[in-house]
Amino acid sequence: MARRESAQAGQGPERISEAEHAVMEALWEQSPLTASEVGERVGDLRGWSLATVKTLLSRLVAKQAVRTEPDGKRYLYFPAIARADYLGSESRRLVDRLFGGRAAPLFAHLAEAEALTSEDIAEIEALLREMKQ
Amino acid sequence: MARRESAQAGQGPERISEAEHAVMEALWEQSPLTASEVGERVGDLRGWSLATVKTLLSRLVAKQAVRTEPDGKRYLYFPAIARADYLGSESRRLVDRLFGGRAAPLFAHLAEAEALTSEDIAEIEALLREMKQ
DNA sequence: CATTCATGTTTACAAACGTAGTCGATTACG
DNA sequence: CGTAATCGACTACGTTTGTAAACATGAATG
Repeated sequence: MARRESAQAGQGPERISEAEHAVMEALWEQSPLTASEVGERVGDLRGWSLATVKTLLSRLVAKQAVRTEPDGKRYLYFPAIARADYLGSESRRLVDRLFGGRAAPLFAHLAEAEALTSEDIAEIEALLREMKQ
Repeated sequence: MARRESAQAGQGPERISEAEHAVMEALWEQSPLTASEVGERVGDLRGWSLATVKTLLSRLVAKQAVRTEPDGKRYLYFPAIARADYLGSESRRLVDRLFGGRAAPLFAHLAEAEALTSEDIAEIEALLREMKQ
């Protein structure tokens, strides 16, 4: 089925779907967690059954985005990729796909859509000042 | 299956997939185009058959992202949504999903990942100056 | 020890997606 | 006019995703 990791090198960062991402967020916030703990956190607020959460966890393990450690008869789940890396690559994807890889047009859009709060602006100014040195 | 558009209101902006987006880009760059013209532009550079492009166009029409006008025995295809709107909503989605709706952390990530060129920075500064007034 | 509970694994299934072939109608060309 | 090229519509098919049930197994509990 056209695996991309079948060949040599391998662990290409297998895309994480939106539902899977919600599970990742739970694990990034705290880890390790058991499946039912993830269920409590994510399932409840998204209206998912425990079964669904278990499926998502398995898929994340298969994608090597989550790692497990046995703990008696069950597993403890850990994130296997860093949140920062994930955010970085997803942001980059968007910027590449929609803005030709340039961040400025993205900002222009956010600004125009009034998606920038005044705190955002202040923070960005601060960042810019920092970068200047 | 929890369709979100099943209920009353309806024409929620039906997500555009990545492949479909490539077709939209062609139409945004120039329109109207015939199916084969889209094929020439998009298909060639993505390695798609004309059949594939035709499928994508139909799906976009179904999603009301593309509009047609008959021209003899064929159709002329027009974008039915503005590129700016699309960019805006996609950017917003990302910012909401990954950064809690705040643009500053996104900026910080791009900055950290060195995804910002010096022109980007200059442009962003200019934007900020503009917004201040 | 028998039964229930918790847990991971397997299987399911519809919708969306990527990718494309086929078919019927129409047009254009020789 | 007959035939080839064109075009949209319909059909197809494997994969990924969202969502979950069924099952097997081992642990806990009465």
